[in-house]
Amino acid sequence: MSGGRKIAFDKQQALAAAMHVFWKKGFGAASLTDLTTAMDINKPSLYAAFGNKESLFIQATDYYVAHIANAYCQPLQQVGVPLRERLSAFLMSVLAGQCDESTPKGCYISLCAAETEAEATPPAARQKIQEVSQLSYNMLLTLFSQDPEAKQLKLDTNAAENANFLITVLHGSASMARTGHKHDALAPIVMQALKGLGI
Amino acid sequence: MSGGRKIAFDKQQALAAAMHVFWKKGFGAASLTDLTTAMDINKPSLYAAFGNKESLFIQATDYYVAHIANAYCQPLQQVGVPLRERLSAFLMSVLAGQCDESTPKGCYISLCAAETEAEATPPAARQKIQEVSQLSYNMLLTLFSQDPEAKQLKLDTNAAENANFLITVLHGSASMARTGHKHDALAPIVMQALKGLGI
DNA sequence: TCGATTTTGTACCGATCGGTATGATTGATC
DNA sequence: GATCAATCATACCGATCGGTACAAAATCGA
Repeated sequence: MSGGRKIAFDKQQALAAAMHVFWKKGFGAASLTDLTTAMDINKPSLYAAFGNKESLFIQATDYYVAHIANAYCQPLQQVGVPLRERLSAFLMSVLAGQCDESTPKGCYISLCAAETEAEATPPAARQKIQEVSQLSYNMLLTLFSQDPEAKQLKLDTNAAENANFLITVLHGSASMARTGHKHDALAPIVMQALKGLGI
Repeated sequence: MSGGRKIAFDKQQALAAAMHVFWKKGFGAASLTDLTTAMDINKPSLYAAFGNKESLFIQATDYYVAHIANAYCQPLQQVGVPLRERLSAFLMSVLAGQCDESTPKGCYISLCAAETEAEATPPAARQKIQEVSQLSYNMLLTLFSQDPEAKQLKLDTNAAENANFLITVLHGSASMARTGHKHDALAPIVMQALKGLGI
């Protein structure tokens, strides 16, 4: 209730900085020194505001979904736009994020999910990544199985397979972007994926 | 020259064990405890036989190329087999390796390459991974640009793009396999990639 | 201005990291 | 069987890991 020293940093800003660190290094390789340096706070402040490293990771992941991944999906929601253009805009939107020079290369989720299998990630963090991974799949699955134009193109008969195919290509482009491949080189490759769908 | 105590372990066998650890954890997350336990030797023996962790990693990576990756490429070399079947067999061969229950899930190279960008990997190890990554690309590039049947199918005009497209899909399937997707679910997805090539 | 309360910076905790010094142990040669 | 060389197991090194105790600093209500 009553007074006390005021917090000297913006929590959302600190969370964004933590997200960038996890995006670049994954969970395990991101040290508290990396995090506190990027967030420009001390360890006690970090623990008071975010709990511990695992809890910070979960909050940073939610921040990523809300501020980064969510924006990728906007092109899919647009009404009155042909399916092919919506999918194409979606793919290019994700690719742009993977290759953006102002953020770490590749995909936050793809990187942290791969790390999960090394058995060094604590369970709650693992579950969060798994849960977030499902989001994009579910969205594409719903699209392929319910969108009228998708039904018309018979994309609903193999909805799960089509969704997983796009997800796979995007994981692939994330891996390529991570290792230095440029946006201009990857764009035609990602577009070839639509040919794989038959559209 | 003259006598001395005989080495009590098989170097190739130990190297195979080390490869499995790096395949599962990557370079940074593989601790010396992980390595010595899997290799069933002590730290001094490891350092006497392989130098240090980085040198061991380079030798384990060479072992992976010689014993695992090389086998993936055999289907491409077969003469008298249609290009589409050679490529299909190659893709399925890689996928089988990514999903093999007796080895870590995913792709050794893809995992370690992603880790490289976190700036925690020492330079020689990074260079080795980069060098090995080139191998599969160069092989596919040569195939698309020089194989008579590829030329006939006009795949040589976009040889680099076609090679990178397959590499991208394989990185994607590696990521999917890593996170638990099964071989039977991924097989049709990888096969869709051939449709992306137009064959 | 005076407590009461909260955040801050520093210094520290046990555990683990990659890597090594040191003897005991082994085996081949003479 | 004595000697010598190489490998073995143990115990240790400084540095860093995630996490915390503690006191100084800062802000409130009174």
